[in-house]
Amino acid sequence: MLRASSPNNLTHQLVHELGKAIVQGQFDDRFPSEADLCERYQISRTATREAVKMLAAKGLIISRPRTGIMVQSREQWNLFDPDVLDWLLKGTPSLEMLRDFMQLRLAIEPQAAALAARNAGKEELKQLQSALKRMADAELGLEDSLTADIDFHLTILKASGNPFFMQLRSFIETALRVSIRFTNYSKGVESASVADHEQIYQAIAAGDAERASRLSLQLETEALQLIEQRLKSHS
Amino acid sequence: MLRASSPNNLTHQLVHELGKAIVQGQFDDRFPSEADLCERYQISRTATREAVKMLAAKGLIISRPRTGIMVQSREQWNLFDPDVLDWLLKGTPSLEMLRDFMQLRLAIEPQAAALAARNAGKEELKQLQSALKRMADAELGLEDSLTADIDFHLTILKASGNPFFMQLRSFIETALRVSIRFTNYSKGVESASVADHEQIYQAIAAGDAERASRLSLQLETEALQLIEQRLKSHS
DNA sequence: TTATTTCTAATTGTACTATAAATAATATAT
DNA sequence: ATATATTATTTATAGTACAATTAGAAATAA
Repeated sequence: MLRASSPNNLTHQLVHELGKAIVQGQFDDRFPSEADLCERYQISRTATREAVKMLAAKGLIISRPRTGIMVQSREQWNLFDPDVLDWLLKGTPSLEMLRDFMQLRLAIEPQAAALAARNAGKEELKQLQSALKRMADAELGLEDSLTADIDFHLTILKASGNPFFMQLRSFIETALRVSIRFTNYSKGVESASVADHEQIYQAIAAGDAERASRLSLQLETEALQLIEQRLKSHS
Repeated sequence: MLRASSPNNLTHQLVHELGKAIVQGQFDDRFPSEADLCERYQISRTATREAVKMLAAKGLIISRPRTGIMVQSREQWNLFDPDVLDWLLKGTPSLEMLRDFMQLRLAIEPQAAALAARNAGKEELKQLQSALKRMADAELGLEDSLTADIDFHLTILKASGNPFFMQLRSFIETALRVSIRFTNYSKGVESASVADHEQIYQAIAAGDAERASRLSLQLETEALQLIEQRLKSHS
């Protein structure tokens, strides 16, 4: 039973409630009707229908007269929708999913770094420096390591100057947040990582697209290989 | 004034109407209120609100009590939503946008090809062959060249076995559809293209990830360079 | 004046009712 | 069996009423 609280109104609450349940596979493929949802959550049909429409807009469900509401096949889900990603993350992401995340990062980030080397402005270079500093500080326990790491990668996307790359920031952020559940950011790994990130920054600042791309590829490849090794040993 | 027609009901019609208008920048940043929309389109508040919720779910607008409805900044738009891409395409896509599309394809497709070389099943290899054949037939005017081309690229995404890559199919499809407005698929270009695609298929079928990736990268790089040349000469 | 608080009005949020439209499933007729 | 009509279920649309939120105006206090 839901209660209103702005700006998370009833509709939004229901969207999140149902969205999470859907991506976690709590409905095999059948779905309650509007009437059932009203009953179950004790809210009006108005609010219910609006939530249903929002989930339909994200590709999670489809509703038709007489047929009712159905969960769409996974291929229809807008996986790059920040909410959908968030719901996927809130489940217990598998190592397989982390690999899938990493494979896409491996495609995106080297190219983004190359573009950043060509397009980054002074402001973005400053932001990259700031993120690096915070990563270094994190080793001393003064800062949040994950947040700084995320900022570094997101700033590269931003610096690419390409709106489609920028749009992937929530994807990259989610991928990094998933990562931390599997890697434990040990001191040694972190310092190596800061040095690696520093090098990428240098390449971008120097406008060396090829080098920025290569270093980024290297960083991501290592992370991916670690995951694939673990996947192998687990199977 | 809108009239109902299933399955494109009033709500969906209004979503498309407004969505298109928004991405084309027809509202500087202010937006009509619910009441205004009801008035303008002569439909009930129920249908109007549902449309507003769907557009909000796609990140295009945000609505708050008293403030009303505002167009979100471009960064908030879910650019990988098939509808949003479609609306962007229905406007007059600029050469700059095509470049942005191509830059992302350049990141995605070589990696997808590499994964496909490792993961493609018999079914997908067959589909790739079929698409190739249709591309060849298209040279004789027997088939639609664009559709076959699109199918080839989408099948590679599918064969990658990675749901995030698969999810990008509407993006790739849109990018290819935009391309055709700028390249005129001359006979000579087409045959070269079929041969290039054939080579990529061979690499994937042979399980040679490195080669598939390299060939794909080459194909896309050439296309991108063509666009960047034209951008330069136009400026 | 300037800052703080209170009030007001505009806009979305929620609930409820009533009816229309779409359509899957069933029954009927040929 | 095959086509056709009926029925019942579910969403779609409209309309009304009122609640909740909140930006901006007005009043008040310092």
